[in-house]
Amino acid sequence: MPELPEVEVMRRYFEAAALGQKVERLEFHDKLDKLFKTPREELKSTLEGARFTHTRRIGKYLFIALDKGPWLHLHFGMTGNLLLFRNQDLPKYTRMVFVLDNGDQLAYCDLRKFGVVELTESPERYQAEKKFGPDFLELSLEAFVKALGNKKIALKSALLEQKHFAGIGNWIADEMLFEVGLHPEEKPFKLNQSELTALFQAGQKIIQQAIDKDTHYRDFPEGMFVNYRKKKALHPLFPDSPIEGLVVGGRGSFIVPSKQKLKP
DNA sequence: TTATATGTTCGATA
DNA sequence: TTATCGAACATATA
Repeated sequence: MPELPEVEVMRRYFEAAALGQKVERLEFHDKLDKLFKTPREELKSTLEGARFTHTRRIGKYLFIALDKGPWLHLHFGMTGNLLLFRNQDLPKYTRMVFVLDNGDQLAYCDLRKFGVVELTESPERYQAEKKFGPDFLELSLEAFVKALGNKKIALKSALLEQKHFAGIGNWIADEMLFEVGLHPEEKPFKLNQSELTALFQAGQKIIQQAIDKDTHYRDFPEGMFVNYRKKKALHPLFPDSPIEGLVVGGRGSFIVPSKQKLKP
């Protein structure tokens, strides 16, 4: 579930569930070490006894401050999420559990294990190391235009890079392109100022709407492309142009062909 | 059985 | 050096 809005909703979930709580114990439930970029022993010795004080999100990266020492960084890959539980069986695909001092348990679950759990000195330091840009919600139009400016790669691939601005993922990129009527393989350098502006504003709007609805797709405004794109259902506004699937930059992509055409 | 999945990183190539 | 492309990662489901 994790693009910018999903991670923002997860951040709020984390705050409601665990802020101010102390970690009594950290449990691991995965044989692979892949997820844990910081060794388990170090995670354990740092987190056990520490209290969660505040959180910060940049794009799809979630950072959690402790009352002492480094920050905890969580990334959710393709299939990660957080789930609070108490006196129940371990949620499916649980890889790690924070046992909190109020008796609750917070599970980090991730089916495909593309996620990340690690300690880092600070969000700023991490951002500099990994070289990703500012959060898309904090981006100016000018910076957006400059970032896409002269790129020759597919427009959709450019939107998915985290380097210049962070948080756009596959469904949001498709949604933005649908909304402004651009083809995912369009070349960024061919866009004019008004197209770039429209794209930027569409992104801001889509993300805000998704957050407002807690990323429950069914509650999204009527006509949102995400609710049609994969079913290859007809979009109600385009009954004569069936949704078409293609692969762009290695990612499954969906368009309404009559609305999203390549420029000549 | 084969294709696909809401992400990132790494190696090869230009 | 920088930009771009494709494969790889691990697992489930249609």
